[in-house]
Amino acid sequence: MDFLEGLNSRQREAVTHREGPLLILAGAGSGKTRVITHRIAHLIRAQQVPAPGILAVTFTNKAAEEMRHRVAQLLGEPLSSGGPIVTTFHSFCVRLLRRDGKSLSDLRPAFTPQFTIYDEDDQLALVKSVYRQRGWDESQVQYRIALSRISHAKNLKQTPEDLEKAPDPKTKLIANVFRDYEARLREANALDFDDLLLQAVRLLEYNEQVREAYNHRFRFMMVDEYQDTNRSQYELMRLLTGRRSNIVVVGDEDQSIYSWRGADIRNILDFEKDFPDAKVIRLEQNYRSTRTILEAASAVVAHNRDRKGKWLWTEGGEGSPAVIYRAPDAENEALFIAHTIEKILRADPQDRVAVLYRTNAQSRRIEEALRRYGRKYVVVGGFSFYQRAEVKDILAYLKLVRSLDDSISLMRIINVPARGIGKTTLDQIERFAFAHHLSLWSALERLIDSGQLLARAEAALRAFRELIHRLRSLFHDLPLPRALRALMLETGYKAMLEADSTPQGEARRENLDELLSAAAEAAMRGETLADFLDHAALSSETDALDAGVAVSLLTAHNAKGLEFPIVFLAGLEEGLFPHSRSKNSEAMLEEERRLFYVGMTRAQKRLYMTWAKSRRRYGSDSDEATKRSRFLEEIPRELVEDFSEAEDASGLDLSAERHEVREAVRRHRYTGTAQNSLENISRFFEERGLPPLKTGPWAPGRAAASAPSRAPSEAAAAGTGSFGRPATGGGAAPARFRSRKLAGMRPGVTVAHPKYGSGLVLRMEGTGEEAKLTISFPGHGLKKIVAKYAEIKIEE
DNA sequence: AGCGGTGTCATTTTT
DNA sequence: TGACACCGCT
Repeated sequence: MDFLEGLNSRQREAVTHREGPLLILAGAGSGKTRVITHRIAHLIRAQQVPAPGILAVTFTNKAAEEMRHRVAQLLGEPLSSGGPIVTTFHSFCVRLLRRDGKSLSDLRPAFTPQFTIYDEDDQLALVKSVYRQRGWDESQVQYRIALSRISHAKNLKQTPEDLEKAPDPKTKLIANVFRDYEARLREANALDFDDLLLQAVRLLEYNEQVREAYNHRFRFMMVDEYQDTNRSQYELMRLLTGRRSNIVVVGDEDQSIYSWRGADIRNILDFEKDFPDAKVIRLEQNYRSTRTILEAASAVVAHNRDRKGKWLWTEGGEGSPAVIYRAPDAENEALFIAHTIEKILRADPQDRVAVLYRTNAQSRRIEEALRRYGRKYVVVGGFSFYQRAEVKDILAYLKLVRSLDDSISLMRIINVPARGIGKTTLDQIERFAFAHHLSLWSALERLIDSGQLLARAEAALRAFRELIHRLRSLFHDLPLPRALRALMLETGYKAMLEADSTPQGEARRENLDELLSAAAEAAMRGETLADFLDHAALSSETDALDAGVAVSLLTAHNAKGLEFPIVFLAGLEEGLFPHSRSKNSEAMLEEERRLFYVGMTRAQKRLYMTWAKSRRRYGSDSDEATKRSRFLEEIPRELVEDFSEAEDASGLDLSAERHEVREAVRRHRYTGTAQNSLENISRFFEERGLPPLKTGPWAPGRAAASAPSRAPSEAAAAGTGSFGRPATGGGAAPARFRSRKLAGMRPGVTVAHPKYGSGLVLRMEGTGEEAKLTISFPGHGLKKIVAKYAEIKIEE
C-alpha cells in the first residue's frame, strides 16, 4: 500500500520527514490525524523502522483509539504488543511508573509501584480532610480554588515552599494546604493526575538507567494537540526523546483552549526556539468546511494577537451564509434550534447536527425543546460511568482492599451502607490519625484495641474490620468478577440498592451490573484488579460519539477534534460566550475567542449562531437583558444572514409553534439518552486485548458499539435483545438445548452461546425457561436473553 | 446516627 | 436549578 496516495504535497512532506524535530502547524480540518497515522505506517513499512520504537501520544483515549484503529487499517493488521505505541500521556506514565518506578522511592519515601490513583473526587475529599485537620473552613479559601492552585503549582514543578514565598497571604494559606495534601498523598501511597506526569518526569530525570532504556527504545516520537501540552508533558517529551530529538509535534495554536488546566501555549509558539534546527510545515488546506464558514472563522481568530498566524483555504465551494438568529429569550432560542433541526432532518434524515454551547447548564433548555419535538439526541460528556456514586463506592471498596492505607477510599465507604459508624466516631478516628500521622486504617486498628471507644462504636468498627479482611481473602481466592459480586453482597451494598424502588434505584442496580460486566470482561482477558482500577481512573467516557443519533449536544470544549455537517453555536452573549470569568485579561479573552473558533470550524456545511436578548441566570425569577457577543461582530457582514424572531426567515412563528409542539410531546416519548458507557468499557478492553479490525470475530462487537447507546432497561422495553440488536441472533431457537434443562442456572455461572462465545450470567429474572438472563459476553457487551429461546448451555 | 430545613454559590474539565 | 455545607432536631 502506498501511504502517500491521496495526500497533498505538504502532507507528504510531513509523512516522509525522517530525522530531527518537526513542527506541523495543522489548521482545523487540514488532515492532521491522517498525517500522523500515515506517518506511523510509512515509518514502519517504507522506512523499515521497528514498530515498537515508535511512540505517539495524544490527550484523550478517544483520539488514541481512533489513531490505533486507523494505523491498523493502514497496516492491514491489528496492532499487537509488538506494534507502535499509541496512547495517552497519562496511560503512558502509569505504565512507566508501574513497571519501572520502583526507584522513585528514593525521592518519594514509601512510594511503591502499587500506588493508588486519586481522581478529582478523591482529591477534593483529601483537601476537605486537610481543612478539617487544620480546623479551617472554606471562608478564607474555597476548596476548588485551593485545588486548582495546587494543581497549577504542580504543573509548574513548584513546591509548597515556593508558594510560601509568595507575597499575598492567600497563597501562603494555600501553601499550607499544599504541604499537608502532599504528605497525605504519600501516606496513602497515592498519586493524583498531575503526579502521574510529574512523578514520571522526576523518575526519568533521576534514574539514568530507566531514561536510557526508554531513549533507546523510542526512536521516533509524535505528540498530538501540542498546543495543549503543559509543562510536565513538555518535559516528559524531552526526556523521552533524549539527544536524538526525533520528535514530531502536531498542533494549532488557534485551538489552544485548555490554559486554565495548565496547558502552556508557549510550548507551541516557542518550539522553534526550543529546537533551533526544527523544520516547520504548515497544513493550511482545509478539507472540512465551506469557504464561507472558513472565512468567517478565520476572520474572528485573526483578532487574536498571540498567534503564529495562518490562513486556511479550501478548494471546496462557497456554501451558504452563516446564520445569526436573535431570539427574544432563551426558551425561544432553544425552540428555534429544535425547529430548525427538525426541518433539516426532515429534508435529509441522514444529516448530522451538533449543538455547541459554552456551559453545560445550557443543555437543559435545548434538551427540553428537542424532546418536545420527539427528536432523539445524545448529550456528549457530562458524568462518566465511573464517576457515578454507586460505581465509585464499589471502586472505593476495591481500592481499599488493594491498599488499606487509602484513607480517602476508606472514608468514602466506611458507613455506606450505614453500619453505625457515624460522624462522631469518624471524627475520633480522624483526629487520632492526624495526631499520630497514621492512615485511617491504622488509626482504626489501634483505636479498636485502646478501649477509648464507646462499646457500640467499637463493635461497629470491629465488624467493619472483619468485613474488609473477609473481602481481602475473597479477592485473594476468587476470580475478579466473582469476588466483585460477592463484595456487593457482603458489604450490604446490593441490599441497600434493592431497598430503593425508585427508578433511580433501578438505574443504580443496572450500573452495578455494568460494572460486573466490565469486570467479567477484564478477567476473561487476563486483566488484574490493578488494571481494572487503572482503567476506571483514567477513562472519562466522553468518548465514542454515537453515530446512530442525528443530534449531539456538547460543550465547545468537548467538540474539539470532531466535525459535523451542521453546527449550532448557542448562547452567544457577552458574559456567557465569552464567559464573564474571562473578562479580566486579554489572554483569557483570546482563549475564549479560540474556543469560539474551534466551535465554528466544526461545521462542514452550515453554521447557525444564536443568541437571546434576555436570559434568566440560574434560578432567578426574572430575565436579564443581554448583549450580543463581540465575536459575532467580528464576522464579516457579507458572510452572514442576520435575523431575529420578528423577521424570521424560516417563517417560524414560535407562539403558534407551541401548539404543534405540545401535540408532539403527546405523540413522542422521551428519546434522549446521556452518553452511556458500556460500549466504551467494552471498547477499552477490546483495544487492550484483541484488535479492533473490520474483519474477524470482533466485527459484530464493533457494530454493536456504534449502535445507539441505550440503557439496558430501555433496550428491553423496546423489544430488542439489548443495545439495538436481537440478542439471540436469529429468531426461533432450535430445540436442541431445550430438553437439557437449565438446571443450575444462576448468576455467576458461565454459559456458552453459539454466537457470542462464553459469557458470565449477571442477573436472572424469573425462573425456569421463562427466566430472563442478563449475560456479559466479552466483546459483545451485556445481553438480555430469555433462557428458553437462546441456544445457551452452562459451562463447567 | 441520621434526617430535613435553610443559606450560599455558581465555567470550561482531555486524564 | 441544584449541589453543598451547616445546623438543629429527634
